[in-house]
Amino acid sequence: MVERPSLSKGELNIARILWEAGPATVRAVFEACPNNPPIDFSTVQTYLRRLETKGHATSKLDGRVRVYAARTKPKTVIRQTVDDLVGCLFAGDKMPLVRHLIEDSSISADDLDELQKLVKRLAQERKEQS
Amino acid sequence: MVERPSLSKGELNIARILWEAGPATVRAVFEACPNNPPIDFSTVQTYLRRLETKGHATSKLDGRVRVYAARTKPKTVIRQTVDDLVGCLFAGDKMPLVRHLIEDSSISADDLDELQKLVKRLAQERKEQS
DNA sequence: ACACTTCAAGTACAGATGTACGTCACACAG
DNA sequence: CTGTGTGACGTACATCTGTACTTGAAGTGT
Repeated sequence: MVERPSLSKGELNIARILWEAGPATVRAVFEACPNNPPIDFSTVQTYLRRLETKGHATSKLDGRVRVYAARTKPKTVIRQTVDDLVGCLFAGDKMPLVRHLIEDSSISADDLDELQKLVKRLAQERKEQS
Repeated sequence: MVERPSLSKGELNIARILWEAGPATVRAVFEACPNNPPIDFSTVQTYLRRLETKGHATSKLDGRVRVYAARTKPKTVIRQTVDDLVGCLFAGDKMPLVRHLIEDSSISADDLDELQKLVKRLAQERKEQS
């Protein structure tokens, strides 16, 4: 369980793209960036370098290009980041965030549907387990 | 709809305390801070000042002490902050966060129960509305 | 009236972050 | 073999953040 420094917004964006893409060159990540707002190639490069510095990615030169690969799993980083936010915003209690997401933020009918199934399934599993 | 700069983690913590406490002096906010890790009185002061600079709080001198009051509603800030995070972490799609919260992050039986009711109620409301 | 406490207000300052430029090496088109 | 594009790598730099000290005024106990 190595403690890794947490990621900033910009870094998270790049990390996410890297997770989605799998091992990728700077260019590949750069191309996968939405150009809204436009971002510079070398900015992406910097972010990837910092991700590596922070232990969240590795890289190796493949011929002339450097290929980056994620080193931490999305789940881990997501958990840490979300916990962090929940800490700041709700003093650590997750339920308010859940409520916000399904009540205040407009949720589509489909998503609500899926959610209902998910909750039902979880409740079922709980029952069986006890 | 004034665009206000988003808040950092430290600022969010203080903002939350200010929301909970209602108009409060620096000292009141300071006392309401968990002392883990310990934080300095003047650090709280600085955060409050920054909150005001960013337009999220107002203050006035009441005799010799300055009283701060939130100027933005929790809901607004929460929405913005969460949207922001969802943007970075899930490219704007909220459902993965919801799933994370109820699947990957351990949710208590009680909360699951409450959630189930909430979802049911929402689904019901939807039906009636259409 | 003097020491002590409490604040406001200004200032400080290192580290993180967002964003990018410059330089140099290599590779391919002509 | 020379110009043009691409990339690595180092560097830059303003701003934001976290954290706090300092100074000076104002109030309080004795």
